[in-house]
Amino acid sequence: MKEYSGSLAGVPWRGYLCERPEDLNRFMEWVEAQRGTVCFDTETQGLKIYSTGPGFLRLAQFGTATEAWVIPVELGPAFRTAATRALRRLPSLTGHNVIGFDGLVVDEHLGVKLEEFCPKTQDTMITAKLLDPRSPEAGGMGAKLKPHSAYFIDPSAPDTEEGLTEVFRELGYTKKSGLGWIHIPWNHPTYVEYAMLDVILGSRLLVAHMAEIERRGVRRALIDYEREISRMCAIMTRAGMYVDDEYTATQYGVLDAEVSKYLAVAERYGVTSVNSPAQVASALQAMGETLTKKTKSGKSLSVDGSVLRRLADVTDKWERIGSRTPNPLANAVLRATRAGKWKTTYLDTFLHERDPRGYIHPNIQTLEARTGRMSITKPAVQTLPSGDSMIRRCLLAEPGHVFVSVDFQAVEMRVLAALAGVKKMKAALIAGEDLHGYTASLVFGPDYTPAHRKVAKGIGLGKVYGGGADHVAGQTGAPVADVRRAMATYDSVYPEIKQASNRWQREARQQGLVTVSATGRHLPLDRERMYAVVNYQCQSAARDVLGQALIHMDEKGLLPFLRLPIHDEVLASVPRGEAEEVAREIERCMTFDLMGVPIISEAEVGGRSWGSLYGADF
DNA sequence: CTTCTCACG
DNA sequence: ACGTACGTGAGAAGT
Repeated sequence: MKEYSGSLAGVPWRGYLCERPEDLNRFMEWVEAQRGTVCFDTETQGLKIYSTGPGFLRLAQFGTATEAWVIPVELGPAFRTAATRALRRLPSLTGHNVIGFDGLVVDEHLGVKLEEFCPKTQDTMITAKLLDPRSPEAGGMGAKLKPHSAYFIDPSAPDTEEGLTEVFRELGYTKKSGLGWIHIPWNHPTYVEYAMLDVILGSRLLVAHMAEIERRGVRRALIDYEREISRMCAIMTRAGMYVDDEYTATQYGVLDAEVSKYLAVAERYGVTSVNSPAQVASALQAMGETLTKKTKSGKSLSVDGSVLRRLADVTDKWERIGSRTPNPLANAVLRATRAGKWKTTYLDTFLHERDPRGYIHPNIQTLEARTGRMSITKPAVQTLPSGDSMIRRCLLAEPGHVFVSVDFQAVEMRVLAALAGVKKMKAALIAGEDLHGYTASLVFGPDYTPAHRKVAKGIGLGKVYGGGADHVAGQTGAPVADVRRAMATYDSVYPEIKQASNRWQREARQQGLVTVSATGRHLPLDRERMYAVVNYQCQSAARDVLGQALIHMDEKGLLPFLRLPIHDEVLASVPRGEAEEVAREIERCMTFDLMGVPIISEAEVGGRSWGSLYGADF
């Protein structure tokens, strides 16, 4: 046994590194004596839980506010058994991102399943996000352990992540290679000390977060609710999705050929890098085109898709417009960049993220956006192209299964109607009217045209996003003056939207620029964009409508079928013979009343590939 | 690291 | 006083 000690915020701590099997006896005695919440953390060979061999889990750490134990699982079966038994015996656990990462690690590498682990585990990532959901870039604290330790425990607490990176550098490993996490000796003093500090800090952080949540009046029920969401999403990550490698390789070749073909065309016009906006802009000007649109920063001429499509005379669905002679360079740049992006961003990631069984395990961050929305990375399966089935066809349901996708119908508009109490909108939704058609009839009269309906829909979306007439006009193609007039009528028909916006803004100012969502989330606003409160309220409540639906699905035993949450949709892998029945059950879980407004959903049953739901045959 | 672009809801 | 499109992840180029 090697002993460590130190002090945080003036309170001393002691740490114990179990070096020999006999050291584990004292650890197990300590485990048996624990009655309170113990912080758990792991050190691993990186982040690829499913693609690394049995040596992936290196250290398992357990700690209270003043005491830490490090179990080097890699030393052999006795250590492994001790860590496993501790996880099973300890009555209450906590940790930082412990459900989304360490829980998956012990599920896969120690056989302590998420179903057993999660119900007794708190996660300080959740409390951190409930206190401030903003990233550092957005002016928040972020959710990393370091800023939280510094703010809530001890400003001089070491940055263990940064500190280890430094140690790795001294040992000759670059940060990017990740080799430090694999090769640093299990008993390296800094590695061990920081492993201990992480659980001591994590243990103290839970107490500090709970006190702060109480102090600020953040709704406590959100903590347990978010833990359930986090557990369900971890179970979806564990299930993963199968990659059709044969099909993926074929499409890789198709896209490669497309890239080569159009790179050659671009080169004829002097463009050697189609991803260089500066090169593309000057080459287009040399061909006699006039560019007027500026980029967001105003520093350069924009050559984004909308500009290039106009020059190439194609719509966003590649249909000829017929308003001019297509510019061949614009066409080549569009085609080459799209094919290149699809190849590298999607196909490459599918192949690289695959585990030995051929499955990807998308990482679901359950509280990532500042509105509480989820995000998914590695791969970013929320953002696969939807206008073409090519990319989604790479992903398959389980053998013998088909994909079922269930969408909420216009959920953000319904949430707006509910939260803002928009009388006529609510009445129309209760009556089962086509909302945008109904709005068009109010704004343009009973003889409204499809173009009128499109404008009405655009204005509705503009209200949810806080957009103005210029943007709605740009999106719908209607003249700005017409849109302006229609928006004025819209406001008089649905006056409660503006009233709610004013009320939310006033209340947010009283709360220190924080708006409280319908479910009790505290969402900080930016002083110069207070109008965004309407969007924050709608987006955040819509996220919780999905969260509530997920809870319904778990209660009905549907969780094993679920694969992904996608904002207003869930994707499920279901045995072919039960697909229709399960689709209807998921629909029911996604159907309920929100403050007098019906929230409804619609299921689609596809084939084995995800692409089958996007126009492909299988 | 920032800027630009593009994929999604 | 007035009006403001919202939220993400990811890759390539260039500083």
